[in-house]
Amino acid sequence: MPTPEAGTSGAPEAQRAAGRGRPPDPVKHAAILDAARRLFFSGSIQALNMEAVARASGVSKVTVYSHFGDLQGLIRAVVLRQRSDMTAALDDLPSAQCGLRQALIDLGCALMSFLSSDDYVALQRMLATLAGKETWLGTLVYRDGAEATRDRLAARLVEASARGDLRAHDSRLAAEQLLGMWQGIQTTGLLSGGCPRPDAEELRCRVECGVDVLLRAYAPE
Amino acid sequence: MPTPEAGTSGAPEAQRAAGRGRPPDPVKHAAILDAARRLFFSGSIQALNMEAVARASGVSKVTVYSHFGDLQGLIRAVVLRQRSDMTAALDDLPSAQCGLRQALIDLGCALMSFLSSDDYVALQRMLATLAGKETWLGTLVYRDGAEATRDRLAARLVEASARGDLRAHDSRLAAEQLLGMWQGIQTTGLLSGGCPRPDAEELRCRVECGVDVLLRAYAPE
DNA sequence: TTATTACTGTACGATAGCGTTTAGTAAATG
DNA sequence: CATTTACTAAACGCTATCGTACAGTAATAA
Repeated sequence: MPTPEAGTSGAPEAQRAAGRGRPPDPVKHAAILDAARRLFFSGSIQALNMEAVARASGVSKVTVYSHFGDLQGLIRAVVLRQRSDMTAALDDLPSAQCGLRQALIDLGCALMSFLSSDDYVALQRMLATLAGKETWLGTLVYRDGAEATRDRLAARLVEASARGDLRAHDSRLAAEQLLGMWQGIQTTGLLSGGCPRPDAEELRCRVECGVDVLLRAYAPE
Repeated sequence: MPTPEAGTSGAPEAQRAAGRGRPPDPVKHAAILDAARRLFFSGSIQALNMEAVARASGVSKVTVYSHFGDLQGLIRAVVLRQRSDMTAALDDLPSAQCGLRQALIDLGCALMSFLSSDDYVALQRMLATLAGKETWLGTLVYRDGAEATRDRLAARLVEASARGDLRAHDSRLAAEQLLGMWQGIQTTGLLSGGCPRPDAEELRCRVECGVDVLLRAYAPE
């Protein structure tokens, strides 16, 4: 299973070396992808089918096929696009430096509001649904999402540790613990539809308490 | 949305007041449910369809319909059965009393090995897939699963707090933090197929480190 | 202009799955 | 016995969706 280019919004077809005839219309390409994304995230994966996509994007069905090959290719493209949006959002996480505690809290709040968003939840549901069929998609998103976030957080903890704000510790583990405390059982609940989306207040509280537990547990001796 | 009896393996049909004619065969009922469960957990939800269930359980398709009404009813029955298995497993969690730390570790190990099991992961995937269609299923499993576990764990923390082993704290929050630390980003990874199933060693380490962080953070002053 | 490619709209073939029907057999009660 | 209900096997109708074919139009390069 080669992760094909592991790249951008992905036009597996429609890249005819920019040669002779009429060039493919990038506007249509985007319209299809957008419509697919909308349908994809507007409920179940059932909602995403070729005819509906064609209708919603104001494009002929044949065009959809010629741009994305088949349904699987379209789904792949949607997931990859969502993944790149996601990594972009994670890159935009705040990196203020006004004290370790506040920095962690800011980061946690931004992250948790992202993790509670409908888009993220929908993406996770899709991956859960696709797991077993297109494993590499899940792997990809997991690496660029959860693992990358953990490692980025871990890097901050290492810095803090070097500054003497924290005792020596396994920072990847600690980062994961912090992420876990922030999420608690909420991610599970959101995913299965068992619990409602928390408000900002609730999130802030979770984040602060998690940070405080971590800081106390890893406080320099 | 009345959660119908919220009960056992559920025979919505096939309960004709035990009257006149030939009685329904409970063996077939169980066979259908088992086959459905097998198919349900052997990959995607796609694998669970009426014809396959009938074939796999060695029963006529009509019998499946007469026992479970329709496909939705069958899915419901399977999820409810899995839920009752799950709550049973959670009831069997160890409750040894040889010190708070060891008790938490034992509980954590048992719980994590359950949360990493194929059955649990498959169930979560199903709920994620069904979310938006049969919300109440997700709610049910979430209440009896995650929330119940959190509350049970919280009860132990309250006891420990009363004994003076921990400082005063919000025990539900603390329980959730501990659960979160145990899981880290692993549950996410397992669900999306992004990370492999961890071995017992790995789990034990996670559990112990989580317990230690919690005990240190909430240590009596 | 001509060749080439993109796009449209409609229609088609194929498959899969749901749920029902029918005709007949099997097991229970009165 | 007769009646009632459960079960089987095969077939049917229905709908949804995938993916393709065809005939025609639009845009671009040589």
